[in-house]
Amino acid sequence: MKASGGGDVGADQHRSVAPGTSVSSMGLRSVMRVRFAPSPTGALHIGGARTALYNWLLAHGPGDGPEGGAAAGRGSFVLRIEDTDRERSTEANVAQIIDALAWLGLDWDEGPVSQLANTPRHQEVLAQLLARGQAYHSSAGAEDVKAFKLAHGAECGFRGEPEPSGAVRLRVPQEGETGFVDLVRGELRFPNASMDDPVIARADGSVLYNFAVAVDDLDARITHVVRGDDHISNTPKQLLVFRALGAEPPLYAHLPMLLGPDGKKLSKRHGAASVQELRDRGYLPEAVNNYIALLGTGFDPDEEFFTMAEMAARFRLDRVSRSPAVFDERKLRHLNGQHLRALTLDELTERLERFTGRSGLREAVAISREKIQTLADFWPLAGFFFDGPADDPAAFDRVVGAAGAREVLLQARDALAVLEHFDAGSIERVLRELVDRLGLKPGEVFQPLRVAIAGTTVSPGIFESLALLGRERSRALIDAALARAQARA
RNA sequence: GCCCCCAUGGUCUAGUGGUCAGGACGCCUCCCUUUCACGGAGGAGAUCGCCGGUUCGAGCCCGGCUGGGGGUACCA
Repeated sequence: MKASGGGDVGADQHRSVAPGTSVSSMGLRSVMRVRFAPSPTGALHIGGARTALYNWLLAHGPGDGPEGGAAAGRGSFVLRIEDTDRERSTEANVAQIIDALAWLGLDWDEGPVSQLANTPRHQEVLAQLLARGQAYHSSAGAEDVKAFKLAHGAECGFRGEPEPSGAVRLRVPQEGETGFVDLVRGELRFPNASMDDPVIARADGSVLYNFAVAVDDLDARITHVVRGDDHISNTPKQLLVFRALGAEPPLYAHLPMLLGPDGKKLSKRHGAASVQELRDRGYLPEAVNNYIALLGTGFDPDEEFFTMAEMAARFRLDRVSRSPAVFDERKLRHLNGQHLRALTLDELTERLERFTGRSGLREAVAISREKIQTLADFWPLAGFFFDGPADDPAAFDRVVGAAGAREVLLQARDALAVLEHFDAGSIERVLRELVDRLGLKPGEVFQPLRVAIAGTTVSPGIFESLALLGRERSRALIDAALARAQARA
């Protein structure tokens, strides 16, 4: 493998920016250490799942060093729960997120670590910044900041005066700008003068997100921070923390948002927004991963079906789209069908049995797999093999009640009765002979039979279905349909 | 208000100065055919957000505008 994107990225890092600018300029690293750091304030939705996936792909990919992963070894994926928001974080949400990641197969190498558990270290670093005068206590609240802006201009960042107590604010330099080279967007700069001194700890001493993240990423020796673009404006604040500590910051990459079909930010009110919902709707984790990976980057000009290994081998941050993408469940369905059919019969059967809670599905799966796109499509199509014909009176009256249909069923029953071997091939032969003998169109014979055994107009192939039901059940079902037709006539 | 990000068919994308802007989903037609699918062959659908500029030549480079979006919390 030859040197790829990683080398270019490294070069970009050293592109000169304006004087007085603090730019993250970490050199090449051979082993990537990435992290996924969700806050447990809700279910893991597909936007978060994609962020986790991209991080996972990076850790399992060829690496960003000149020699790629072969020389550097695989990267590490750290799972950190950002639970510093004590009001909204819940254990149930943590469990839900872990469950979703596990289902997707996005396994982590370290963690889950609780950000809250790192409190002693946060306090230590906070005290250090305070002692050095890089941070200061301030009782200024939102109103004070507003008043400050009114007096100094809206584009002027808030600067407070040190006080004996109160919340802790980080001192932002008045000069220069804080910038970095975003791995997906390129160079981003923020004028220091317009940035408020951010609050990094509450008056009670508990630390806030932007401070805790920087400390944790530093301690965990994270090399690449890949997260949603709603964090872009947080990045300079975190960079300033690294700078105050005299530490080298990681590289950053911000992913575009995922939107609902209405073009609005994805939320609970959009049908299948959470990973669990997708699972319940019968989607396969490999299809979900494949689909959400595609929402944001292309792996190949004319191929879209990929396994996790293929995606990991090809994924590149500098190929990630900069614009938000709309989640389209129809395309997920299509891809799911592809992945479904790529599974071995045994594997598909196992998943279907887990999904439906039923067993002994193998033969039915074998004759249904071409006709379904999700696991949820199976039972409506093949449930009649196990629970008897579906209840669809309209279809029954229309097809079995049609002129001549009863005669056809009678003839078919008798033809089937004398078959030596009740297998699909034999059944097809004898039924096609019947079609010829009666001078009918194939559908005029097959549809009444289908409705007789399945109860509805949709089922797997009629010959295979009859064969699977077996001679006795097929005959009983046809007789029952005949009797029912008689009763309704 | 202020700081910042984004912009290729309905949707996801390819395209990185020079073939009729390529592929996929969806849609339509046809083939296969026993329903539904799968598979195969076609088709409709894009003034590459707008206006300027650079250039012999711009979807690709630059500027402005418009329209979306994010942040602006003692949330994450």
